[in-house]
Amino acid sequence: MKKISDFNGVCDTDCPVARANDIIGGKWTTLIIRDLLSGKKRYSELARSLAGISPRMLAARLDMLCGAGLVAKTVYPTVPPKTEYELTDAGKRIEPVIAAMAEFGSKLR
Amino acid sequence: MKKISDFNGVCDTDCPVARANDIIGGKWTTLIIRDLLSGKKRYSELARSLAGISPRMLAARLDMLCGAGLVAKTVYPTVPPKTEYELTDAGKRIEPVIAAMAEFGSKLR
DNA sequence: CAGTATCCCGCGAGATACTG
DNA sequence: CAGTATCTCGCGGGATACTG
Repeated sequence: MKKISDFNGVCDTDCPVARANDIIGGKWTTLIIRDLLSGKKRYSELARSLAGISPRMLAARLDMLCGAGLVAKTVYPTVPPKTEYELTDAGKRIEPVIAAMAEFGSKLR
Repeated sequence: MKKISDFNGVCDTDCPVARANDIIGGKWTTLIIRDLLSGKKRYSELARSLAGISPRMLAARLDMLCGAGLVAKTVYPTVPPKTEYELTDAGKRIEPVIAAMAEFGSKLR
């Protein structure tokens, strides 16, 4: 088990915590990941679950996550169209982060 | 052990993940917490470790964390002045989040 | 259904100078 | 040393309308 102090100190260029924050730091990213943790989801399912997100934002974050290799997108060229998003193996490594955040957040007054 | 799926679903009003994100979602917050995890720190120590942060930002984030009850501030009315910041018990509950982020971030290409 | 296309706005954040 | 005081700005993000 890695000690937290292993990650302490100056980290201007490449701190693991900073890099993680660059990915999941956005307003919606963690919520999208949370939704995808329970399995493959369609665009409209995510839009419904993430009440309040604009289509533009949802598309942008999903695009970023795909680009980072954390989410995979499958497009079915049917009419009407259907796309599905799911976490890649790399993306599933975010689960402990979300779980820890949920645990912390639930204890917040 | 809580299952991650317990945190899934619509969460417009009060999702634990969203609440945690509101706290640690900022650009510098996680890095400040990371530094404080190894113990009490002075303002200037933090400023040095967090290379690039402006005094205004550092003060603002520390103030927010104090307001949230996650960080405690001690001022020694000496000349020159000396202040120390440390995590409260509530603040220490963020450690698992930072640890998970570090773990995830270190595996990111 | 699954997005784009536009337009717009506020706030997070940076830079610099100054002070108790 | 430990901060404020100003000024500035980019971009994350929101709203709405439209389309393959």
